[in-house]
Amino acid sequence: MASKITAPRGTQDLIPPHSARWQELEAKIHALARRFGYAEVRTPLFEATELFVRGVGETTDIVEKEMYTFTDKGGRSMTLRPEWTAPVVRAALEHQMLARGPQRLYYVGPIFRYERPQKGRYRQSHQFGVECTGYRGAEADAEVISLGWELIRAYGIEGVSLRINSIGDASCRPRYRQALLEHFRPNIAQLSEEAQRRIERNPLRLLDSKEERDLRFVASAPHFEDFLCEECREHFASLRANLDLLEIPYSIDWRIVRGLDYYTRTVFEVSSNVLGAQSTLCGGGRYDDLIASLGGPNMPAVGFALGIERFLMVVEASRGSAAAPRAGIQAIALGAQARATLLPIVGELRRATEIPAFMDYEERKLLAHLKIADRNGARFALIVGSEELASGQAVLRDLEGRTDRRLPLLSPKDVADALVEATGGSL
RNA sequence: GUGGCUGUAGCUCAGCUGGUUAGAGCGCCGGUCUGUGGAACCGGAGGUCGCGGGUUCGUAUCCCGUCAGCCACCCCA
Repeated sequence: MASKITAPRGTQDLIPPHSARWQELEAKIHALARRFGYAEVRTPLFEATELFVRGVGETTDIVEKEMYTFTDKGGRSMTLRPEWTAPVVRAALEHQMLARGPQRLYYVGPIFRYERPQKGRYRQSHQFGVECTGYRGAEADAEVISLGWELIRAYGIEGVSLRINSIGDASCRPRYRQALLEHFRPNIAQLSEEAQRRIERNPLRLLDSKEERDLRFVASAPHFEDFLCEECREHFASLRANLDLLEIPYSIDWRIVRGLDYYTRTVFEVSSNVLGAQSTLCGGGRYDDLIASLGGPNMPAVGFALGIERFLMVVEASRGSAAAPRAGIQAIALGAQARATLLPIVGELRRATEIPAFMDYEERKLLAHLKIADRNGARFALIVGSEELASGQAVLRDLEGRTDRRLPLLSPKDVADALVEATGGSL
Protein backbone atom coordinates (compact mmCIF):
# COMPACT_ATOMS: atom_id res chain seq x y z
CA MET A 1 0.00 0.00 0.00
CA ALA A 2 1.73 3.11 -1.22
CA SER A 3 -0.80 5.44 0.32
CA LYS A 4 -2.81 5.36 3.50
CA ILE A 5 -5.33 7.84 2.25
CA THR A 6 -8.69 6.20 1.84
CA ALA A 7 -12.07 7.35 0.58
CA PRO A 8 -13.77 9.58 3.16
CA ARG A 9 -16.01 7.88 5.66
CA GLY A 10 -19.37 6.88 4.28
CA THR A 11 -18.32 7.33 0.65
CA GLN A 12 -17.42 4.69 -1.86
CA ASP A 13 -15.55 4.33 -5.09
CA LEU A 14 -17.53 2.96 -7.97
CA ILE A 15 -15.31 0.46 -9.77
CA PRO A 16 -15.77 -2.38 -12.27
CA PRO A 17 -17.77 -4.49 -12.52
CA HIS A 18 -20.18 -2.47 -10.38
CA SER A 19 -19.86 0.65 -12.49
CA ALA A 20 -21.47 -1.23 -15.39
CA ARG A 21 -24.58 -1.89 -13.26
CA TRP A 22 -24.83 1.85 -12.60
CA GLN A 23 -24.52 2.68 -16.27
CA GLU A 24 -27.33 0.27 -17.10
CA LEU A 25 -29.58 1.70 -14.41
CA GLU A 26 -28.90 5.28 -15.41
CA ALA A 27 -29.64 4.45 -19.03
CA LYS A 28 -32.95 2.87 -18.00
CA ILE A 29 -33.80 5.89 -15.86
CA HIS A 30 -33.22 8.33 -18.71
CA ALA A 31 -35.30 6.22 -21.09
CA LEU A 32 -38.11 5.82 -18.57
CA ALA A 33 -38.27 9.52 -17.73
CA ARG A 34 -38.40 10.31 -21.41
CA ARG A 35 -41.36 7.98 -21.93
CA PHE A 36 -43.22 9.79 -19.15
CA GLY A 37 -42.39 13.17 -20.67
CA TYR A 38 -39.95 14.25 -17.96
CA ALA A 39 -36.88 16.36 -18.76
CA GLU A 40 -33.61 16.35 -16.87
CA VAL A 41 -32.41 19.05 -14.50
CA ARG A 42 -28.87 19.32 -13.17
CA THR A 43 -28.13 21.76 -10.41
CA PRO A 44 -24.91 22.73 -8.61
CA LEU A 45 -23.48 20.36 -6.05
CA PHE A 46 -23.66 23.12 -3.46
CA GLU A 47 -26.15 25.87 -2.79
CA ALA A 48 -26.67 28.73 -0.39
CA THR A 49 -27.32 27.15 3.01
CA GLU A 50 -30.43 29.28 3.37
CA LEU A 51 -32.11 27.37 0.53
CA PHE A 52 -32.18 24.15 2.53
CA VAL A 53 -33.03 25.82 5.82
CA ARG A 54 -36.10 27.35 4.23
CA GLY A 55 -36.93 24.51 1.89
CA VAL A 56 -36.43 21.44 4.02
CA GLY A 57 -37.34 22.96 7.36
CA GLU A 58 -35.33 24.29 10.26
CA THR A 59 -36.35 21.61 12.70
CA THR A 60 -35.67 18.63 10.45
CA ASP A 61 -32.76 16.32 11.21
CA ILE A 62 -31.28 17.13 7.83
CA VAL A 63 -30.92 20.80 8.63
CA GLU A 64 -30.20 20.41 12.32
CA LYS A 65 -27.35 17.94 12.13
CA GLU A 66 -26.74 16.37 8.74
CA MET A 67 -25.63 19.14 6.40
CA TYR A 68 -22.14 19.53 4.99
CA THR A 69 -21.88 23.27 5.43
CA PHE A 70 -18.84 25.43 4.78
CA THR A 71 -18.00 29.08 4.40
CA ASP A 72 -16.52 30.06 1.06
CA LYS A 73 -13.80 32.63 0.57
CA GLY A 74 -16.39 35.34 0.14
CA GLY A 75 -17.79 34.59 3.58
CA ARG A 76 -20.98 32.98 2.24
CA SER A 77 -22.45 29.93 3.93
CA MET A 78 -22.70 27.10 1.42
CA THR A 79 -24.04 23.56 1.80
CA LEU A 80 -23.47 20.41 -0.20
CA ARG A 81 -26.88 19.38 -1.54
CA PRO A 82 -28.58 17.10 1.04
CA GLU A 83 -31.67 16.63 -1.13
CA TRP A 84 -32.80 17.61 -4.59
CA THR A 85 -36.27 19.09 -4.29
CA ALA A 86 -35.30 22.51 -2.96
CA PRO A 87 -32.55 23.02 -5.59
CA VAL A 88 -34.82 21.90 -8.42
CA VAL A 89 -37.54 24.30 -7.32
CA ARG A 90 -34.95 27.05 -6.94
CA ALA A 91 -33.71 26.44 -10.47
CA ALA A 92 -37.23 26.33 -11.87
CA LEU A 93 -38.01 29.66 -10.24
CA GLU A 94 -34.73 31.22 -11.25
CA HIS A 95 -35.37 30.41 -14.90
CA GLN A 96 -39.04 31.34 -14.88
CA MET A 97 -39.95 27.79 -15.84
CA LEU A 98 -43.13 27.67 -13.81
CA ALA A 99 -44.61 30.56 -15.77
CA ARG A 100 -44.63 28.28 -18.80
CA GLY A 101 -47.18 25.95 -17.27
CA PRO A 102 -46.87 22.53 -15.65
CA GLN A 103 -43.33 21.15 -15.53
CA ARG A 104 -42.18 17.56 -15.44
CA LEU A 105 -38.58 17.38 -14.27
CA TYR A 106 -36.23 14.65 -13.12
CA TYR A 107 -32.73 14.35 -11.76
CA VAL A 108 -30.04 11.77 -11.06
CA GLY A 109 -27.04 12.51 -8.90
CA PRO A 110 -25.34 12.64 -5.53
CA ILE A 111 -26.59 14.01 -2.23
CA PHE A 112 -24.57 14.51 0.95
CA ARG A 113 -25.62 13.97 4.52
CA TYR A 114 -23.34 13.86 7.53
CA GLU A 115 -24.57 10.68 9.18
CA ARG A 116 -23.07 7.58 10.71
CA PRO A 117 -22.91 5.06 7.87
CA GLN A 118 -24.73 1.75 8.01
CA LYS A 119 -26.31 -0.68 5.60
CA GLY A 120 -28.01 1.32 2.86
CA ARG A 121 -26.94 4.67 4.27
CA TYR A 122 -23.92 6.69 3.25
CA ARG A 123 -22.57 10.21 3.53
CA GLN A 124 -22.57 10.51 -0.21
CA SER A 125 -25.40 8.69 -1.86
CA HIS A 126 -27.23 9.06 -5.14
CA GLN A 127 -30.82 9.70 -5.93
CA PHE A 128 -33.09 9.54 -8.90
CA GLY A 129 -36.19 11.61 -8.47
CA VAL A 130 -38.91 13.52 -10.23
CA GLU A 131 -40.86 16.68 -9.56
CA CYS A 132 -44.17 17.40 -11.25
CA THR A 133 -45.39 20.95 -10.81
CA GLY A 134 -48.66 22.70 -11.58
CA TYR A 135 -51.24 19.97 -10.98
CA ARG A 136 -53.47 20.03 -7.94
CA GLY A 137 -55.31 16.82 -8.82
CA ALA A 138 -54.30 13.37 -7.62
CA GLU A 139 -53.72 12.18 -11.17
CA ALA A 140 -50.30 13.79 -10.85
CA ASP A 141 -49.63 11.94 -7.59
CA ALA A 142 -50.53 8.68 -9.29
CA GLU A 143 -48.39 9.53 -12.32
CA VAL A 144 -45.34 10.13 -10.19
CA ILE A 145 -45.89 6.96 -8.21
CA SER A 146 -46.40 4.92 -11.36
CA LEU A 147 -43.16 6.26 -12.83
CA GLY A 148 -41.21 4.96 -9.85
CA TRP A 149 -43.18 1.76 -9.86
CA GLU A 150 -42.35 1.15 -13.52
CA LEU A 151 -38.65 1.21 -12.78
CA ILE A 152 -39.10 -1.39 -10.08
CA ARG A 153 -41.25 -3.49 -12.39
CA ALA A 154 -38.75 -3.23 -15.23
CA TYR A 155 -36.16 -4.86 -13.00
CA GLY A 156 -38.54 -7.57 -11.86
CA ILE A 157 -37.77 -6.79 -8.24
CA GLU A 158 -39.65 -8.79 -5.65
CA GLY A 159 -40.43 -8.16 -2.02
CA VAL A 160 -41.27 -4.49 -2.42
CA SER A 161 -44.46 -2.79 -1.30
CA LEU A 162 -46.03 0.61 -1.80
CA ARG A 163 -47.64 2.30 1.17
CA ILE A 164 -49.55 5.56 0.99
CA ASN A 165 -51.04 8.00 3.44
CA SER A 166 -52.38 11.53 3.66
CA ILE A 167 -51.02 13.98 6.20
CA GLY A 168 -53.54 16.69 5.43
CA ASP A 169 -52.87 20.33 4.74
CA ALA A 170 -52.61 23.61 6.61
CA SER A 171 -56.32 23.62 7.31
CA CYS A 172 -56.68 20.19 8.89
CA ARG A 173 -53.27 19.20 10.20
CA PRO A 174 -53.41 21.50 13.23
CA ARG A 175 -56.59 19.80 14.36
CA TYR A 176 -55.02 16.36 14.08
CA ARG A 177 -51.90 17.57 15.80
CA GLN A 178 -54.02 18.77 18.66
CA ALA A 179 -55.79 15.43 18.88
CA LEU A 180 -52.46 13.62 19.02
CA LEU A 181 -51.23 15.89 21.77
CA GLU A 182 -54.35 15.20 23.78
CA HIS A 183 -53.89 11.49 23.24
CA PHE A 184 -50.22 11.29 24.22
CA ARG A 185 -49.86 13.98 26.86
CA PRO A 186 -51.68 12.16 29.68
CA ASN A 187 -49.28 9.24 29.24
CA ILE A 188 -46.17 11.24 28.67
CA ALA A 189 -44.31 9.72 31.61
CA GLN A 190 -44.68 6.25 30.17
CA LEU A 191 -43.32 7.12 26.73
CA SER A 192 -39.75 6.68 25.62
CA GLU A 193 -37.31 9.52 26.09
CA GLU A 194 -37.23 10.14 22.38
CA ALA A 195 -41.00 10.23 22.18
CA GLN A 196 -41.19 12.75 24.99
CA ARG A 197 -38.87 15.00 23.08
CA ARG A 198 -40.89 14.69 19.90
CA ILE A 199 -44.25 15.31 21.43
CA GLU A 200 -44.06 19.10 21.44
CA ARG A 201 -41.96 19.60 18.34
CA ASN A 202 -43.62 17.22 15.96
CA PRO A 203 -46.23 14.90 17.43
CA LEU A 204 -46.77 13.27 14.03
CA ARG A 205 -43.35 11.72 14.35
CA LEU A 206 -44.46 9.74 17.37
CA LEU A 207 -46.47 7.58 15.04
CA ASP A 208 -43.47 5.87 13.49
CA SER A 209 -41.71 5.17 16.77
CA LYS A 210 -40.26 1.69 17.02
CA GLU A 211 -39.94 1.76 20.81
CA GLU A 212 -41.76 -1.08 22.48
CA ARG A 213 -43.10 1.14 25.25
CA ASP A 214 -44.57 3.61 22.75
CA LEU A 215 -46.31 1.08 20.59
CA ARG A 216 -49.43 0.55 22.67
CA PHE A 217 -50.08 4.28 22.75
CA VAL A 218 -49.39 4.55 19.05
CA ALA A 219 -51.80 1.72 18.34
CA SER A 220 -54.63 3.49 20.12
CA ALA A 221 -53.79 6.93 18.70
CA PRO A 222 -56.39 8.71 16.60
CA HIS A 223 -56.12 8.25 12.82
CA PHE A 224 -55.53 11.19 10.55
CA GLU A 225 -58.26 9.79 8.38
CA ASP A 226 -60.84 10.99 10.89
CA PHE A 227 -59.49 14.53 10.88
CA LEU A 228 -58.88 15.21 7.20
CA CYS A 229 -60.73 18.16 5.81
CA GLU A 230 -63.15 17.59 2.97
CA GLU A 231 -60.70 18.58 0.25
CA CYS A 232 -57.93 16.38 1.60
CA ARG A 233 -60.31 13.47 2.01
CA GLU A 234 -61.41 13.80 -1.61
CA HIS A 235 -57.86 14.09 -2.80
CA PHE A 236 -56.87 10.91 -1.01
CA ALA A 237 -59.88 9.05 -2.41
CA SER A 238 -58.98 10.27 -5.88
CA LEU A 239 -55.40 9.08 -5.45
CA ARG A 240 -56.61 5.61 -4.55
CA ALA A 241 -58.97 5.54 -7.51
CA ASN A 242 -56.18 6.56 -9.86
CA LEU A 243 -53.79 3.97 -8.50
CA ASP A 244 -56.51 1.38 -9.06
CA LEU A 245 -56.95 2.58 -12.64
CA LEU A 246 -53.21 2.17 -13.17
CA GLU A 247 -53.32 -1.25 -11.49
CA ILE A 248 -50.65 -0.34 -8.98
CA PRO A 249 -50.94 -2.39 -5.78
CA TYR A 250 -50.70 -0.40 -2.55
CA SER A 251 -51.69 -0.43 1.07
CA ILE A 252 -52.68 2.43 3.32
CA ASP A 253 -50.34 3.03 6.24
CA TRP A 254 -51.52 5.85 8.45
CA ARG A 255 -48.20 5.87 10.27
CA ILE A 256 -46.19 7.19 7.32
CA VAL A 257 -45.37 10.79 8.11
CA ARG A 258 -41.99 11.53 6.39
CA GLY A 259 -39.24 13.60 7.92
CA LEU A 260 -39.18 16.64 5.67
CA ASP A 261 -41.38 19.56 6.58
CA TYR A 262 -42.69 20.43 3.17
CA TYR A 263 -45.06 17.55 2.53
CA THR A 264 -48.80 18.09 2.31
CA ARG A 265 -51.60 15.60 1.69
CA THR A 266 -50.10 12.64 -0.14
CA VAL A 267 -47.06 10.87 1.26
CA PHE A 268 -45.81 7.47 0.14
CA GLU A 269 -42.98 5.02 0.51
CA VAL A 270 -41.80 2.00 -1.38
CA SER A 271 -39.87 -0.35 0.86
CA SER A 272 -38.05 -3.60 0.41
CA ASN A 273 -37.58 -6.53 2.73
CA VAL A 274 -33.92 -7.06 1.84
CA LEU A 275 -32.47 -3.72 2.90
CA GLY A 276 -32.17 -4.21 6.64
CA ALA A 277 -33.16 -1.33 8.86
CA GLN A 278 -33.00 1.29 6.11
CA SER A 279 -35.75 -0.32 4.13
CA THR A 280 -37.10 2.66 2.22
CA LEU A 281 -36.24 2.39 -1.45
CA CYS A 282 -38.21 5.34 -2.61
CA GLY A 283 -40.13 8.02 -0.79
CA GLY A 284 -42.08 11.08 -1.74
CA GLY A 285 -45.28 12.99 -1.69
CA ARG A 286 -47.04 16.22 -2.45
CA TYR A 287 -45.66 19.62 -1.46
CA ASP A 288 -48.22 22.24 -2.34
CA ASP A 289 -46.74 25.01 -0.21
CA LEU A 290 -43.02 24.63 -0.88
CA ILE A 291 -42.80 26.66 -4.07
CA ALA A 292 -44.51 29.63 -2.49
CA SER A 293 -42.33 29.37 0.61
CA LEU A 294 -39.25 29.64 -1.62
CA GLY A 295 -40.56 32.87 -3.09
CA GLY A 296 -42.45 31.44 -6.05
CA PRO A 297 -46.09 31.48 -7.06
CA ASN A 298 -48.71 29.55 -5.14
CA MET A 299 -48.23 26.39 -7.14
CA PRO A 300 -48.76 22.74 -6.20
CA ALA A 301 -46.24 19.99 -6.87
CA VAL A 302 -45.58 16.34 -6.21
CA GLY A 303 -42.48 14.17 -6.48
CA PHE A 304 -40.34 11.39 -5.11
CA ALA A 305 -36.73 10.39 -4.60
CA LEU A 306 -35.30 6.93 -5.04
CA GLY A 307 -31.99 5.76 -3.59
CA ILE A 308 -29.72 4.41 -6.31
CA GLU A 309 -27.47 2.47 -3.93
CA ARG A 310 -30.44 0.87 -2.23
CA PHE A 311 -32.11 0.13 -5.53
CA LEU A 312 -29.06 -1.74 -6.79
CA MET A 313 -28.76 -3.62 -3.51
CA VAL A 314 -32.30 -4.84 -3.97
CA VAL A 315 -31.67 -5.72 -7.61
CA GLU A 316 -28.63 -7.76 -6.68
CA ALA A 317 -30.45 -9.54 -3.89
CA SER A 318 -33.34 -10.55 -6.10
CA ARG A 319 -31.49 -11.64 -9.20
CA GLY A 320 -28.17 -12.83 -7.80
CA SER A 321 -25.04 -12.37 -9.83
CA ALA A 322 -25.65 -14.09 -13.13
CA ALA A 323 -22.55 -14.62 -15.24
CA ALA A 324 -22.29 -11.92 -17.86
CA PRO A 325 -22.74 -13.25 -21.40
CA ARG A 326 -19.62 -13.41 -23.51
CA ALA A 327 -19.15 -10.48 -25.82
CA GLY A 328 -16.48 -9.11 -28.09
CA ILE A 329 -13.39 -10.37 -29.77
CA GLN A 330 -9.83 -10.82 -28.58
CA ALA A 331 -7.13 -10.18 -31.18
CA ILE A 332 -4.23 -12.53 -30.48
CA ALA A 333 -0.94 -11.71 -32.17
CA LEU A 334 2.06 -14.02 -31.83
CA GLY A 335 5.10 -12.00 -32.76
CA ALA A 336 5.81 -8.44 -33.81
CA GLN A 337 4.75 -8.91 -37.40
CA ALA A 338 1.42 -10.41 -36.36
CA ARG A 339 0.85 -7.48 -34.05
CA ALA A 340 1.43 -5.07 -36.90
CA THR A 341 -1.06 -7.03 -38.97
CA LEU A 342 -3.76 -7.17 -36.31
CA LEU A 343 -3.52 -3.64 -35.01
CA PRO A 344 -5.27 -1.99 -37.97
CA ILE A 345 -7.83 -4.80 -38.08
CA VAL A 346 -8.72 -4.06 -34.45
CA GLY A 347 -8.97 -0.41 -35.39
CA GLU A 348 -11.44 -1.22 -38.15
CA LEU A 349 -13.46 -3.46 -35.86
CA ARG A 350 -13.84 -0.69 -33.35
CA ARG A 351 -15.30 1.48 -36.08
CA ALA A 352 -17.53 -1.22 -37.53
CA THR A 353 -19.20 -2.50 -34.36
CA GLU A 354 -20.06 -1.42 -30.85
CA ILE A 355 -18.81 -4.67 -29.41
CA PRO A 356 -15.50 -4.56 -27.53
CA ALA A 357 -12.32 -5.50 -29.36
CA PHE A 358 -9.52 -6.53 -26.97
CA MET A 359 -5.82 -6.82 -27.66
CA ASP A 360 -2.88 -7.66 -25.45
CA TYR A 361 0.48 -6.33 -26.59
CA GLU A 362 2.86 -8.51 -24.61
CA GLU A 363 4.85 -11.34 -26.14
CA ARG A 364 3.10 -14.38 -24.69
CA LYS A 365 2.37 -17.92 -25.58
CA LEU A 366 -0.92 -18.71 -27.23
CA LEU A 367 -2.08 -20.35 -24.04
CA ALA A 368 -1.54 -17.21 -22.00
CA HIS A 369 -3.32 -15.13 -24.62
CA LEU A 370 -6.31 -17.41 -24.56
CA LYS A 371 -6.48 -17.11 -20.79
CA ILE A 372 -6.57 -13.36 -21.14
CA ALA A 373 -9.34 -13.65 -23.72
CA ASP A 374 -11.19 -15.75 -21.23
CA ARG A 375 -10.79 -13.21 -18.48
CA ASN A 376 -12.00 -10.45 -20.75
CA GLY A 377 -15.14 -12.44 -21.39
CA ALA A 378 -14.53 -12.37 -25.13
CA ARG A 379 -16.80 -14.44 -27.34
CA PHE A 380 -14.26 -14.87 -30.15
CA ALA A 381 -10.51 -14.95 -30.59
CA LEU A 382 -8.82 -13.90 -33.82
CA ILE A 383 -5.43 -15.59 -33.90
CA VAL A 384 -2.51 -14.60 -36.10
CA GLY A 385 0.97 -16.12 -35.82
CA SER A 386 3.70 -17.05 -38.23
CA GLU A 387 1.65 -19.87 -39.77
CA GLU A 388 -1.27 -17.58 -40.47
CA LEU A 389 1.00 -14.93 -41.92
CA ALA A 390 2.53 -17.53 -44.22
CA SER A 391 -0.76 -18.98 -45.36
CA GLY A 392 -2.65 -15.69 -45.45
CA GLN A 393 -5.43 -17.27 -43.38
CA ALA A 394 -6.25 -16.05 -39.85
CA VAL A 395 -7.93 -18.36 -37.38
CA LEU A 396 -11.23 -17.23 -35.87
CA ARG A 397 -12.08 -19.26 -32.82
CA ASP A 398 -15.47 -19.32 -31.17
CA LEU A 399 -14.59 -19.46 -27.50
CA GLU A 400 -18.03 -20.63 -26.55
CA GLY A 401 -18.55 -23.34 -29.17
CA ARG A 402 -14.81 -24.14 -29.33
CA THR A 403 -14.89 -24.25 -33.09
CA ASP A 404 -12.36 -22.78 -35.51
CA ARG A 405 -12.73 -21.34 -38.95
CA ARG A 406 -10.39 -19.52 -41.30
CA LEU A 407 -10.55 -16.02 -42.68
CA PRO A 408 -8.37 -14.69 -45.48
CA LEU A 409 -6.03 -11.94 -44.29
CA LEU A 410 -6.88 -9.23 -46.79
CA SER A 411 -6.99 -5.50 -46.07
CA PRO A 412 -7.95 -4.51 -42.50
CA LYS A 413 -11.32 -3.28 -43.74
CA ASP A 414 -12.05 -6.53 -45.57
CA VAL A 415 -11.08 -8.61 -42.55
CA ALA A 416 -13.25 -6.51 -40.25
CA ASP A 417 -16.18 -6.81 -42.66
CA ALA A 418 -15.64 -10.55 -42.91
CA LEU A 419 -15.58 -10.81 -39.12
CA VAL A 420 -18.81 -8.94 -38.73
CA GLU A 421 -20.29 -11.16 -41.42
CA ALA A 422 -18.87 -14.37 -39.96
CA THR A 423 -20.12 -13.63 -36.49
CA GLY A 424 -23.53 -12.44 -37.54
CA GLY A 425 -22.65 -8.88 -36.58
CA SER A 426 -23.23 -9.69 -32.93
CA LEU A 427 -19.82 -11.03 -32.05
C1' G B 1 -24.28 11.94 18.18
C1' U B 2 -24.95 6.75 21.04
C1' G B 3 -24.16 1.33 21.30
C1' G B 4 -22.35 -3.70 19.67
C1' C B 5 -18.99 -6.58 16.52
C1' U B 6 -14.54 -6.57 13.49
C1' G B 7 -9.46 -4.78 11.40
C1' U B 8 -3.36 -10.32 9.56
C1' A B 9 -1.10 -10.94 1.55
C1' G B 10 -5.07 -8.19 -4.10
C1' C B 11 -9.65 -11.38 -1.95
C1' U B 12 -11.62 -14.98 1.97
C1' C B 13 -9.61 -16.27 6.38
C1' A B 14 -6.27 -19.43 10.13
C1' G B 15 -2.70 -18.16 13.83
C1' C B 16 -5.07 -21.85 21.18
C1' U B 17 -4.38 -19.03 27.09
C1' G B 18 2.27 -13.73 24.54
C1' G B 19 7.73 -17.65 22.94
C1' U B 20 12.54 -18.56 17.48
C1' U B 21 12.67 -16.52 10.14
C1' A B 22 3.79 -14.83 10.09
C1' G B 23 0.49 -19.32 7.31
C1' A B 24 -3.49 -21.58 3.90
C1' G B 25 -6.95 -21.33 -0.13
C1' C B 26 -8.26 -18.31 -4.24
C1' G B 27 -6.12 -14.67 -7.51
C1' C B 28 -1.57 -12.81 -9.95
C1' C B 29 3.34 -13.84 -12.57
C1' G B 30 6.51 -17.72 -14.59
C1' G B 31 7.57 -22.91 -16.06
C1' U B 32 6.00 -27.93 -17.85
C1' C B 33 3.90 -25.89 -23.23
C1' U B 34 5.55 -21.30 -30.07
C1' G B 35 0.20 -23.21 -31.55
C1' U B 36 -5.55 -23.89 -29.17
C1' G B 37 -8.56 -21.43 -23.22
C1' G B 38 -11.62 -22.03 -18.35
C1' A B 39 -7.50 -27.83 -15.98
C1' A B 40 -3.33 -30.25 -13.51
C1' C B 41 1.56 -30.18 -11.49
C1' C B 42 5.94 -27.25 -10.09
C1' G B 43 8.04 -22.57 -8.84
C1' G B 44 7.79 -17.22 -7.69
C1' A B 45 6.35 -12.32 -6.24
C1' G B 46 3.40 -10.03 -2.58
C1' G B 47 2.76 -8.46 4.75
C1' U B 48 5.28 -1.66 8.90
C1' C B 49 -0.45 -8.21 11.44
C1' G B 50 -5.15 -0.61 10.59
C1' C B 51 -2.30 3.37 13.32
C1' G B 52 -0.14 5.29 18.10
C1' G B 53 1.17 4.38 22.98
C1' G B 54 1.66 1.00 27.22
C1' U B 55 2.74 -3.80 29.89
C1' U B 56 6.73 -7.50 29.28
C1' C B 57 13.12 -10.38 28.71
C1' G B 58 9.80 -10.94 24.49
C1' U B 59 3.44 -9.23 21.72
C1' A B 60 -0.23 -10.40 15.45
C1' U B 61 -1.71 -12.31 20.48
C1' C B 62 -2.70 -8.62 26.77
C1' C B 63 -4.24 -3.12 28.15
C1' C B 64 -5.47 2.07 26.65
C1' G B 65 -6.31 5.47 22.83
C1' U B 66 -7.30 6.51 17.80
C1' C B 67 -8.89 5.69 12.77
C1' A B 68 -11.73 2.70 9.53
C1' G B 69 -15.41 -1.08 8.19
C1' C B 70 -19.91 -3.62 9.38
C1' C B 71 -24.62 -3.73 12.03
C1' A B 72 -28.23 -1.30 15.08
C1' C B 73 -30.41 3.34 17.42
C1' C B 74 -31.79 8.33 15.68
C1' C B 75 -33.36 9.66 10.87
C1' C B 76 -33.81 8.94 5.92
C1' A B 77 -32.82 7.52 -0.18
